[in-house]
Amino acid sequence: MEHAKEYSEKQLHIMNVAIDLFAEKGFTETSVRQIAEKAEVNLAMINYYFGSKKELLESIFEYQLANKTISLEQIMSNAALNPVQKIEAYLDYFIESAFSSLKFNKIMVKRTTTEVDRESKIFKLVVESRAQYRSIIEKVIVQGQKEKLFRKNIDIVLMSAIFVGTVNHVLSNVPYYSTVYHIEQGNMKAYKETFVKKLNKEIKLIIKLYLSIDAKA
Amino acid sequence: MEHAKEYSEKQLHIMNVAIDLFAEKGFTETSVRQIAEKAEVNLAMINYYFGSKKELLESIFEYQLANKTISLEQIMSNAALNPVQKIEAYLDYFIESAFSSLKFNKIMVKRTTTEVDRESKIFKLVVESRAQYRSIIEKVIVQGQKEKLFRKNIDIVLMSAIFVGTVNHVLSNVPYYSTVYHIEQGNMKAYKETFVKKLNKEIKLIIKLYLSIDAKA
Amino acid sequence: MEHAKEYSEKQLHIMNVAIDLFAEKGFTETSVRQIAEKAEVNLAMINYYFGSKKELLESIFEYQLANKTISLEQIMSNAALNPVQKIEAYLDYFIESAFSSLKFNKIMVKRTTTEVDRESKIFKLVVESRAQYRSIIEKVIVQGQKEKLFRKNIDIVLMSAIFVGTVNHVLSNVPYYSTVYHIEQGNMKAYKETFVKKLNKEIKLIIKLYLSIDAKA
Amino acid sequence: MEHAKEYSEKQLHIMNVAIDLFAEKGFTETSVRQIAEKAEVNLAMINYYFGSKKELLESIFEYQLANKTISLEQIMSNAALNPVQKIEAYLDYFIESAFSSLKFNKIMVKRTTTEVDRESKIFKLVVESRAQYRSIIEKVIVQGQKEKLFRKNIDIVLMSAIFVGTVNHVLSNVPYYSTVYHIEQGNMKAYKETFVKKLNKEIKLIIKLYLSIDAKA
DNA sequence: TATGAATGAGGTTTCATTCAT
DNA sequence: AATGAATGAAACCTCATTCAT
Repeated sequence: MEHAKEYSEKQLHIMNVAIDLFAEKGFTETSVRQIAEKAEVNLAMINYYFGSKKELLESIFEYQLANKTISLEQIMSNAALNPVQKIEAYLDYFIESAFSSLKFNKIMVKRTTTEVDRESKIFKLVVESRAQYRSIIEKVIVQGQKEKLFRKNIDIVLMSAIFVGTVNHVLSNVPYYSTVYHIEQGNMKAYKETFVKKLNKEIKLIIKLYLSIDAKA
Repeated sequence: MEHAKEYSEKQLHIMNVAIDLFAEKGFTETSVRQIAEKAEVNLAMINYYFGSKKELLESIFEYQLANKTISLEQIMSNAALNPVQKIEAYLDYFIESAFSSLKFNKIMVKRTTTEVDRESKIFKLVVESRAQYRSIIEKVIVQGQKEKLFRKNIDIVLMSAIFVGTVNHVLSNVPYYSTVYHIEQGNMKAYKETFVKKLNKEIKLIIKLYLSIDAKA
Repeated sequence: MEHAKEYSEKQLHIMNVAIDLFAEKGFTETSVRQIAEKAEVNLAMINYYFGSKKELLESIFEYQLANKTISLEQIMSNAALNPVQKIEAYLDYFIESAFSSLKFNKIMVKRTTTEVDRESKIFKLVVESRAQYRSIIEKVIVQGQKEKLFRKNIDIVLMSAIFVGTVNHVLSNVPYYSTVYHIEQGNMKAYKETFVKKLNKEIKLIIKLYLSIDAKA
Repeated sequence: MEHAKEYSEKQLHIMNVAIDLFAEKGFTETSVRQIAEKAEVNLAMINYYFGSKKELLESIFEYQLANKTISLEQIMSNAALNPVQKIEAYLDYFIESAFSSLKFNKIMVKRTTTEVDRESKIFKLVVESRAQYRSIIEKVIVQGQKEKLFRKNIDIVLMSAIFVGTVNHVLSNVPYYSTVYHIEQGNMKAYKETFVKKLNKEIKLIIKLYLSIDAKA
């Protein structure tokens, strides 16, 4: 793995401002000028630091995706947990992590929908990141299968698609679900307390049902 | 409901070309000139027909979302089907319909992620469309609960989020899942045969497990 | 040969304004905005017409070089002239033609000095144009050799280099030679009357000496 | 004459790198950043050393043109040579000198074509340099005329224009003449051996013919 | 209905130069 | 002497839209 790039306070500030704007308005719809103004930074500095608007986005992906899996791996290596508990911990981590970087998550959803070029840096970063996630859960499932807790013939990609798709959907459509659930617009705390909490519970339930021995019966 | 607008052959042609381009490159990334060129239509005519680029997009949503639920409602009113079968028919329809209008679906995923203004026409159209879908499944579930086939306390919004999120995710990330499954790029038939078919089966399984009496046990 | 492109009055006007500016300040040093302002044309029109600044330059070359050789060929086909007179007519034409399109000529000198990419459109256009000129004079020289008026072993490329180099040099360094000859700055008529006229006479003399039988003696 | 400025190794290095780039791409097309990078020097140092990009160019001219005529003067003062031999030595020197500083020569051709302001430092430097060259050859020609080797009424400026124009043309259009003569791109040795050598011979021949008594006959 | 021309705003990027250390 | 950061201006180009016919 490459050595993680180091960023100055100012650079990180620019990246965070960019995340906000990209999440809110979209990549193309956000101008570099807007980022500069909101970050209170000279326009030319952004190109000076990142090279181009596109490279700024790539830096954001690189930075956000780096080391995401490391702390997860630590959680999973906790010997005290049995496979079922590990699955629960995994889902807790996944949802919490997506929620805490909500805006970047939204950008990622948009981008993976647009990024069609398999050779693009972003496509590769996302593929790699997801592969890391998959390999972690795979180990747990194999262990659970050995212990006869989980059934055979589990398609991990598809199973991942279910919770990745669901969680991303819910976190990318806050205005929509706020409307449906009559949650005050922009009140993320309430959103989390009511909807995300419920989501967490139900997704766990579903995944456990899905893995359980009798699923096919 | 408003009376559905009538469109000429030419207008429909423009809309279809626009769907292709919007799906492939995104709304902002597609220029009106590109649409005009690909549709072999004079540039100025597009504004003449639709008023503006944004209104063209709105027309597309209006047209694509209109009458979607009607045929579904017919399926569901089939008295010969029991609630479980109805749920299966519903999911079949949902997946098939999303797959057959794959490109519009992709646009919709992108847009609902971007469209933040609750007063925007597109936001309202999507909210309304989803509400119709929900009301249809709600009836089935209530019926299933009466017949003690389904458990109590089912959150339909969340349940919908699960399959809407999953299906949209899978259909909006064709390049990604093609890569993961080693499906030839652009071979949609193979994609459907291998991945979407499996998805259909598993989603049904999951939803049925989720609705079943013992889910909470 | 390709069919010559047709240009509207307005397009020709833009091209002429561009020639003036490119000759005076250079290609890179001239901004499209300056051209637009001097031509009293909307900035975007220039890209609308020509595609880009570079393509504008290419159009200028294409237009200026087209049909240049045709009228020369007519002069040379005049049966009444003997080879020596044809050489003189050739040189008259060459100098007069370079002088009458003085500014374009200057651009061409600059560009051929810069244009290093053998695959560039402009490089190819100039190579082709010069080849046409050469083929015309070659015929005359061969004829003169048959008639024992000119010596054998004449390198046409090098001979061309002599008058092309000299004429271009003189016409591209008007300020310099005006200074040396104390000709009023910008008085092109005087420049032509005194310096170019003399150049014409001497170049003819030199070329004739160079071609003559005794040259090597 | 001003006392020649002294330059450090580092400054000379920068100037040489700048010559390469200016010759290859042009003055405006070369950025100070590129010079800094290629010279492996801090960007700000270039302004620190030379004041500005333009002054860097002026320094190059100053340095390159200084003392050029001195060694020529020494050659010409060789009492053993007769006027005809001196003309030959002059031309040898001129061509050799232009060839050995090929890149600066190319810059000079470009610049004298662009530099229109008679008050500019570069314009003045070039005028002065050329005047020195002229004064040297003038003496030889006057001597030759006294010895009845050369004809009367020789326009030295025009005669200079012929070989300056020709030599500069040939040396500034290497890609073009390489193409015409099928010389491998960038093979300067071959270029010199075949084309420049021939040019040397023919130019001498021409100038001698031009100066000879019978020229007007 | 249809079209080629036209417009003004705004996009990203690059540049030469200077500042602060 | 040397440097990395910073700056403001200006470059080219593209866009959605409208005008005139």
